[in-house]
Amino acid sequence: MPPKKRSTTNALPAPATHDPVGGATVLRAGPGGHPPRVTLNDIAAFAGVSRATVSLVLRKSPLVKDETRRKVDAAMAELGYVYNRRAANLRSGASCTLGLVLCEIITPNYSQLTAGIDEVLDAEGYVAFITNTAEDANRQRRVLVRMQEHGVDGLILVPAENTTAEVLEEAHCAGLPCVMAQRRVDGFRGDYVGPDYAAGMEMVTEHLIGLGHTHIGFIGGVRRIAPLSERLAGFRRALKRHKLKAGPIVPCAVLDRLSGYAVARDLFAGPDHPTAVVCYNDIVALGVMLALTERGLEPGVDVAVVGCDDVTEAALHRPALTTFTTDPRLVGREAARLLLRRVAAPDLPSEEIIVPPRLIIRQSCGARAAPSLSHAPSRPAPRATGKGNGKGRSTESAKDRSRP
Amino acid sequence: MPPKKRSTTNALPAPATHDPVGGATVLRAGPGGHPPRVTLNDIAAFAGVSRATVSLVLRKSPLVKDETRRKVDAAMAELGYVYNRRAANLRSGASCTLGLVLCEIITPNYSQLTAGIDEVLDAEGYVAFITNTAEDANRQRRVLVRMQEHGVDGLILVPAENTTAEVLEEAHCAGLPCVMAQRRVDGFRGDYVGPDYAAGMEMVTEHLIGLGHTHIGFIGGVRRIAPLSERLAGFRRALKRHKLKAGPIVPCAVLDRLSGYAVARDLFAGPDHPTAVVCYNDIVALGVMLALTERGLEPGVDVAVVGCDDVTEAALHRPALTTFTTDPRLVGREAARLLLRRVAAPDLPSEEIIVPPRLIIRQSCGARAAPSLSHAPSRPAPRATGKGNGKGRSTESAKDRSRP
DNA sequence: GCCCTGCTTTAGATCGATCTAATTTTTCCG
DNA sequence: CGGAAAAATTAGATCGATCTAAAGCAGGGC
Repeated sequence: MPPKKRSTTNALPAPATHDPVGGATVLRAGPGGHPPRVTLNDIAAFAGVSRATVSLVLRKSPLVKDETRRKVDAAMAELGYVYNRRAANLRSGASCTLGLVLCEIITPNYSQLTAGIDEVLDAEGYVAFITNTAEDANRQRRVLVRMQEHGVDGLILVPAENTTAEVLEEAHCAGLPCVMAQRRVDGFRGDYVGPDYAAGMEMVTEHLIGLGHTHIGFIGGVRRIAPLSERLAGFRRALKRHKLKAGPIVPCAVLDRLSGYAVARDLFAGPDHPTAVVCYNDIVALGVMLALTERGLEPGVDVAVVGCDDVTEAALHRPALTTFTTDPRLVGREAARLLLRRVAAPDLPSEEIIVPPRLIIRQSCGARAAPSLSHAPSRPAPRATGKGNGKGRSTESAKDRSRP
Repeated sequence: MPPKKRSTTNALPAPATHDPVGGATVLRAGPGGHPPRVTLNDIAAFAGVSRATVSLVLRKSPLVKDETRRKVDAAMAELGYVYNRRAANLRSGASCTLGLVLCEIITPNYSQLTAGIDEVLDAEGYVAFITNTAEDANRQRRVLVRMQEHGVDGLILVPAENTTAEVLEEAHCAGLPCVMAQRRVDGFRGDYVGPDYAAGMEMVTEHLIGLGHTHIGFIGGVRRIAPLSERLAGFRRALKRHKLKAGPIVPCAVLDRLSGYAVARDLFAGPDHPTAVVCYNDIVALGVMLALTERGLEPGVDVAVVGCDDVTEAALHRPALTTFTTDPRLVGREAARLLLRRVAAPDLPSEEIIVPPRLIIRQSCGARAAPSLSHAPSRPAPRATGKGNGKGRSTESAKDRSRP
């Protein structure tokens, strides 16, 4: 069935413009059929003052007399004036515009990041361009340049795989304030905001050790991406502290449920398997649990499984997945704040903001905890600077929402 | 634990600029500490031609001699020129910029929509501003105005609840090309792209009737949002065709899992309950299934449950949820294409594009179907115009991916 | 040599705001 | 009332591109 199309007339009405000379109301056709824009000159003529005065009113200067201000405000309301920020920016520099370049747009993780960024930008009067690179280096270069052509004041970047400092410099990013989120780019001068994967991994591993496990494996992770080594470091740190040897460490080619499943099928084929596995992330962990079930092993009873990220499904799966949050929304907020600071002061030393993880104990690790219906609470806008929630543990119960 | 901050020097290097007079390389400080921008004039001076000629080269005009073109290209490469689209737009009108205003940013549905839009815009050289209104009318008005201040050529809008034509007109949207996605605004002159909820609901209801059900209820939906009546219409149409009476119809205040759960708990308390329920969407359906399990009723065996949207969890839940896709990515692509057409020709009649639903039969309806590991296949970029996939049914098996 | 044609190039106005450096108006006080 | 200081307003340059209209420069025909 082809999509239905229905047509009705859609003649966009050209707004009425006051003619400064004759005092008549006329309809002007803009270039290319675009609706004519009311400008400062129109307002000035209508209010009987100069363009400069109108500009002062716009910028809420204390220089203008109240009476004049009222006249001008009235004129703007009357003519339906819309401020032209592009023209203003051309003269004055900053554009109140940022670029958000994501390696992937559909993952909940990045939606949360985007939401956090948007929250801060909205409050500060900024707007962000968004683009997806889909992990494609060419596409990334293209959109980076395009955003600069549009005059963004800075960039928030979740770099695509294999992004190097040279790649970014070649895209003219060297002179522009840049904040990397969640993935670092070695050797590139810029700021970084991301979760503390190492600490989180250390935390979940420590938790497993506390439950008595001594034979603990690690599943998942693509070798070439930086986050893997960071996570493995945390995993090994916890083991080392307790003088334990690491069990099998099995990266996989792709980070999806299927590959976690495939790896676990092999790993748990024989009798001599680990009693607990730490997974690269929750998605992999879900695949692992499926494989366990198929092998007749009950996750959370026969084998403990833990993940990373606290995706929505982690709470909904049975058994619910023990994991730690990487709080992408908070990462987003911090990244946006940092970028705005950087835009205001480009020469200050660069920063790194590491958002502390929070352990979420559910059933898949075998610890006793009340089963819960749903998702981790999205607390009202906590700042990363908040103290005491760093090594926090929680067994949660809250609600999650969804819209049509 | 407060977030760790680490500082290193971050002096953004001011790009080297060729001084057109002395031939020396100097460092200029831009206003507000911003890096100085290389302009057409710089290129012109360096290449020994006029600004107008450089402009012609930029726009690939056939008027310039090849030799001149090469000289200019070399100069641009040498000086690291970045095109200033804002300045260009100020003169020439269109900005190659669109606004995307979403009522909610974190739902997978809207991420998919965004991805679809981005896909088309990237190919066409456009960029989109994104903002979240979080269903807040004030915030929506604010961002609508802000986007117009930035000079977008058009808007794609998933309107917040209670958005009326007056609200949009008050935000100066009347003169701007606007495409509504997924939610209509009655009385507002603009285009619409959305899924065919009515047909989808009719399809799933029809499917239940085909399985022998005669006592079918409807759960969920917020009264004041347009999509509810559309869905109910489809539900009723199928029943009417088979001369069946509708079972209980129970909207709920909020569209989350919990409220679906609560409604279903009550509905299935007594013995005289429906044998099948159609749910407003998948999220509600998941809550309903949870309630059924608690009541000792097995979803897909004792009571058939169907949803709408085909969210990721629908495939992952046990029993997997029978539902229909509303293909938000395709809706996004179609919306972007339509908006670009509208920008190019604002006076053409307005259009409505209805994306056909696809029925996905899994276990929760009680039909026999092979259990599958994961999510519906995301086929490569089908156009809504494709024929024959309208009333399509599928029992699927594929993979889903996730990235760190 | 002169004019015409076709190919290239360019000077200067323009888009809609800001910003600087006045200029004009008002206020205040001796 | 004169004149300085303070308050309010404004003309005109400017940002970096596009666009128009015209100019420069070949070569060809008379």
